[in-house]
Amino acid sequence: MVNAESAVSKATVSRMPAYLRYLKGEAGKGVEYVSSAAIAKDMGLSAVCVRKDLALVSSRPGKPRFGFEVRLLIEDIEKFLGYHRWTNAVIVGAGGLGRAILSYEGFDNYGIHVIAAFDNSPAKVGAVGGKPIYPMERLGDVVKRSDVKVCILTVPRSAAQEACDQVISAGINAILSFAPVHLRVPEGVKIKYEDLAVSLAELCGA
Amino acid sequence: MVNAESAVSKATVSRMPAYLRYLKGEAGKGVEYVSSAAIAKDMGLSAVCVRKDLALVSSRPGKPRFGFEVRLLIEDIEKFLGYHRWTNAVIVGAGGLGRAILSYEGFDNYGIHVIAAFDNSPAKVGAVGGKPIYPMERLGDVVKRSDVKVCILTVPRSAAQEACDQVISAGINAILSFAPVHLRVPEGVKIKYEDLAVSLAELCGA
DNA sequence: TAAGAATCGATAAAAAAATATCGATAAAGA
DNA sequence: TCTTTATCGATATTTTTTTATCGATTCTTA
Repeated sequence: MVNAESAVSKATVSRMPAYLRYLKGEAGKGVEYVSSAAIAKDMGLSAVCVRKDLALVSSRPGKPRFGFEVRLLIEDIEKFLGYHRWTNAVIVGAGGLGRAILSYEGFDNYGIHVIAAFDNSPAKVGAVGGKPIYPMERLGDVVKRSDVKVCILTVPRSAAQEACDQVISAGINAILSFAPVHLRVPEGVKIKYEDLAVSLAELCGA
Repeated sequence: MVNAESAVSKATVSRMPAYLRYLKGEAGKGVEYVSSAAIAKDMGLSAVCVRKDLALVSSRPGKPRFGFEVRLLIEDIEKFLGYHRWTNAVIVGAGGLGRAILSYEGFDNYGIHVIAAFDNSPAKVGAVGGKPIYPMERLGDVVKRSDVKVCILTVPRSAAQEACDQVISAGINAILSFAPVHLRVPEGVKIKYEDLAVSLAELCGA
């Protein structure tokens, strides 16, 4: 309630990327306007919820009888989420998953620049998809020179805590970990777990 | 409110995998008992929240002055989440990401069995990490024979909708998609998006 | 130009979730 | 044995989030 950003609920923020994905799909089909009811139906939400969410981020109100302007809404959401500011990221762990992510196509749309990968094993050093893979020793340098803010951790479970510590001491304080283990991090370091198995299990059970 | 399961809130359910990951870590270190306060501190939650969550799934109450028995709690959570029932899954799209997931180590702990991958391109057919990669034509057969319940979709963005349709017509009705596009699915089919870029962006912004 | 339909936004109500408080319990140590 | 301390579980409160309702707006069309 202190500033404008915290007035938007967490739940709303977490739905924004889904709106964005949906709206980009519609825009790609040439749709210019879309109503809250239509969005709600396609995305499995209530229309009221959609309206309330969009009202919080849209720079122009929706038009009665038409709905929201798709292109404008996309811009507003991207601005709201900060996707216009570029953030540099690196990958630590150049195994199968790390290399796959290194050549993943989707990051550029979200203001994220994956600039390189790092690995302990000299055998992995080289490049994939035009992006370099360096030995771990160079992590600190690259982080400082390129102002890297985020790390994607794709090392095996057993190496995760050690790699995590190295990443933090290199100056990174936001980590997205694919290793299915709880990592100990000092206060102030943000960590998020991307557990494929959990995602899948939720899907089965829900 | 009708049955026991729906009496547990969604928010609680969504925290369970995190508890599990944490508790397994503690168990690995030889810890036998853990208090709600300790869990809360390590995981960044409130102790009351932890107690309330655990009370809902634990078969035996926590002991005053000791806390909860780690091993028992792990069992209870796994039982609650249904990780003791095995579910068969397949991967559709055997590019870098698909192959990486095919050899991912973490699924077995969560009752998920990834049995094979499928791809349109004949060049991709073969095997990775002891698991077969079949041509798409065989998808229907395998789904029926092995009672496959879930599909992990790792095809490029442009092929996603078509692959999605094929998967559904093969009889699968739960999809975890890595393609950063909104997919149209008929009523009754569950879909979940695993957007790496979004996860990363949330981490930066939060 | 006026009636009608579809949609929005704002306010209000309901539901869900998180947090606080407090008595009860069981182990530890005097 | 008795007191102290750490911890739990239950009830109550507050906060957050979702859903419902309704008047206002604006385009369409007769």
